[in-house]
Amino acid sequence: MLELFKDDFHSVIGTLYYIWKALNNCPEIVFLGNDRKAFDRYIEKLKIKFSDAELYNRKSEEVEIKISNYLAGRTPDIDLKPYFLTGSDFEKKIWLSTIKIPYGAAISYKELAQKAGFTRAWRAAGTALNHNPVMLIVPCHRVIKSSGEIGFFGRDTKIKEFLLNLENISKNKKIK
DNA sequence: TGCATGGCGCCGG
DNA sequence: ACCGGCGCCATGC
Repeated sequence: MLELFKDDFHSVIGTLYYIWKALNNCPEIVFLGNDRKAFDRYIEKLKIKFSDAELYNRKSEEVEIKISNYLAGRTPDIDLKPYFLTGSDFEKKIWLSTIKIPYGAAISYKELAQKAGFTRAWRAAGTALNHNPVMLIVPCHRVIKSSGEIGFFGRDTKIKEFLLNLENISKNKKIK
């Protein structure tokens, strides 16, 4: 049986909702996002896909502290692992390639697609990032347009700006 | 099945 | 530098 836990907490970028799974001592992140509706939708999706799953309300001190530290600029590496319960093979490959982008760096959607092995699928790569279930953990904010513009971030481009600024990534000079 | 829809890229005016 | 237009590809209905 699949046991999952959920909660939310306040952060400098607004309320963050999360779902996690206990693995020994270290939590794995199934969902992390700032959009309540996306959170609710994700839960519905899980219920359909995993009818045997149990979802409890439970806080993870570790998750909240690590994310808060990252958002405060104290620790570059959030040090939490994602656990993908949804997503196509394509999407997972895009997400996994995105994880490899180091703190403080940025690449274009096109470069990301190439890295993931889909040379011409840069547009689809953007769509896959829009479906990223774990913001910050899969650092989709480090993927920007080839032109140097920052591109989209769900509904909240402000958050992408905040994160790029936090990591000291300048908008018009992307770092390879 | 086909077709529209995207967090994009490139080129020409 | 700034558009518009067209091309690109995985998904969803």
